[in-house]
Amino acid sequence: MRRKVTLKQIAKELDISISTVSKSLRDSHEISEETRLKVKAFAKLYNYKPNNIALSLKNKKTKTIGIIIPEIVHHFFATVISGIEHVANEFGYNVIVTLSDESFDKEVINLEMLASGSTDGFIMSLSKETQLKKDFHHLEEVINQGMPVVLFDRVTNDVFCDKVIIDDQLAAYNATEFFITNKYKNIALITTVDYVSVGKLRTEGYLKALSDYDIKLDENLVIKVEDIDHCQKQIIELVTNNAIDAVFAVNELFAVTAIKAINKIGKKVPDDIAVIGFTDGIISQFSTPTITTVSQNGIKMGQKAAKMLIERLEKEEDDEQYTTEIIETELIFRESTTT
Amino acid sequence: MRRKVTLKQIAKELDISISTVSKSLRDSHEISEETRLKVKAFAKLYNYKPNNIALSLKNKKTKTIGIIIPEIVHHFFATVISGIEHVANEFGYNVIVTLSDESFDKEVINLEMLASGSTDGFIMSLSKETQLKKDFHHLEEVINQGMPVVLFDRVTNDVFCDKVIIDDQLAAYNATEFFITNKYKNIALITTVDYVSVGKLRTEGYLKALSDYDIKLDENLVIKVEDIDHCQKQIIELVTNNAIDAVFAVNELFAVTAIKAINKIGKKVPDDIAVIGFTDGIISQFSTPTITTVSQNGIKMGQKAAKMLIERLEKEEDDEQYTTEIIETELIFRESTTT
DNA sequence: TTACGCAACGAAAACGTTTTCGTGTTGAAA
DNA sequence: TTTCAACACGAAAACGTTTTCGTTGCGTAA
Repeated sequence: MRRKVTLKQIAKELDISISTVSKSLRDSHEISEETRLKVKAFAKLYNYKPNNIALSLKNKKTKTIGIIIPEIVHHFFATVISGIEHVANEFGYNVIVTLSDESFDKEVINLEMLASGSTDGFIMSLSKETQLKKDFHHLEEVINQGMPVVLFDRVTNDVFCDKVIIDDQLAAYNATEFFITNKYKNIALITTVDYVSVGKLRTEGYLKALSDYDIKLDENLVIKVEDIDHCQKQIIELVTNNAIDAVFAVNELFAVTAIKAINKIGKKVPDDIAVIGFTDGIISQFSTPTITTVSQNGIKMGQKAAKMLIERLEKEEDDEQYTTEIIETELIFRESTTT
Repeated sequence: MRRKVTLKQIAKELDISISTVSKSLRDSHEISEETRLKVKAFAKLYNYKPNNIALSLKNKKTKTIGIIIPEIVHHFFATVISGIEHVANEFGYNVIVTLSDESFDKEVINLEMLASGSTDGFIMSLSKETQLKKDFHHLEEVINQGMPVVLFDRVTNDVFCDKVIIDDQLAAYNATEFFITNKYKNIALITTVDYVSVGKLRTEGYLKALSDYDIKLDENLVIKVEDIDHCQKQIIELVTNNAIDAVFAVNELFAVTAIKAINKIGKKVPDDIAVIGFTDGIISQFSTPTITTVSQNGIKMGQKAAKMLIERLEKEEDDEQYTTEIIETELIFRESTTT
């Protein structure tokens, strides 16, 4: 077993000082060509690579980005990580990923863990519990210590930092408007409970569209799902008890569950009831029928978030000008709607 | 902005030595209770947290696991990461994720990057290109340096290390056998090119089942897909030109594409043609019809891989006994088959 | 008084780098 | 011969810890 070789070992072996070795490898003009070449040859032979940890300690830079997200087994979050990772890599950064599992405590623990020197900054999406508690002390703490944070998707107005989001409200408005202008009259909404920030915004977009087109809200057509794993019953009741001709769902799962429920009661998508979902993930692309959806480009969000973070990391003076970037969404038309 | 506080600063502030501060915080009996309490109070007030980087350098342990996978936007890999992350967290480790994008070069670069001090060990799944080139020097290099590596799913016999896999051949055998014993006669196989290790093994399982049941192989019923993004044409040809009554696909995408192709030519799944896929992901669960599939528990694979790696990291003497763990698979019956 | 033991603390090394600031040797100019 | 610059290199600090090994000062036993 050939252990990793250090400057000290090379120095000893060649009977020169550590400084000389270091300078040789960094092509310092202080060192004679003879010595330089000798050291380089030796280093190459023993496959010398500078120790990242030592460099981090010296430079007070880890070249590492911390990602904290609610979960990873989720197409959207996976795409965001992908976007972040590629940009990070391009700029010589690594990413270290931790999961909050939608828990406030885990979010805090992971944040503090990584904030103790492991990363230069953070890219995060808030856990449900954090959004519910509205407790952001942990974020303020790290920001106060000078570590940049970029929030994406599930953000909050209560903390000042860079953010990257989509215009959830507008996207939902557009989807609802599409239904309205295509003569759909009874448009149901399947959404989340209000403390989920994006769910709330999408609900607002739906309501605003109805209001703008002078359509009276029928409360029976709106259901707010608490437990995503047991939404089926609620959705089946919705489609059976109401004469609806369109469904807007705030995520893929709700959309596909609605389609299955509609099939179950003997109606057809899109002929009897049209469906639009949110997030262009695997389900929307491969379910039968494929689902018309609001695309929410996770890759782009990740890329943008990474760029914003790195830009802030690489300029020394910290300006307090935070920006909120909005990623474009679009309606992707598929088989679950007709035009 | 309150920068992070160090031992040195506390020492200066309290006019005592760094050693005393350190010892106080670690509850050394060498220090008087008075001093200890004073230091602890001060440290708490200023929210002192030991710097991970400094600890890593001193202890020569990073408490970090490197994960290198071909891609992350892929349900199976996401579940594996999830499994790894949770076990890692439980044992006080962080995970740092990099993607090879199926490229040999990126795999090598990322590996070398992380091997330079950033992580204590690796959990990897090989890129396609690496499997094609059969070049594993980079792996041997890090293993030789004393860094443990655990390979999962896409592994190779050419490198000696711990591995965690499923019995791809057996799983494919069982799926094929299910078709055979249920009177299906013309069973098609949609698989990958042979250099993808798991694809090859699954193909072998299919062939073995046919052979064991004295069914002659019809070469026309086997297609090997090179480019996963353009498999559609090939698959449509398969189902139109052959009188098949069953399809075994070595992944979800092939399975769902087959179903769509079958629908397109006016036949029904499962009544006219039954379909079994591989990997119990989102597609299998939510497509219409839902797809009978070989479950490949990514969470468990990740957990097991993490446990194996950590166990090896935590015991000092390195034994050379490598083990290959096999995760159980099972057929999950859904709507794409009848019994 | 001397010796000794103990309690409480500090100095310094070590982990692996980079970089600043010497320092000694050479050769050439004055 | 003296002086000085250029050259080539080394010593040491610094990053933030932990830990070993002193080193005090004091009380107590001989």
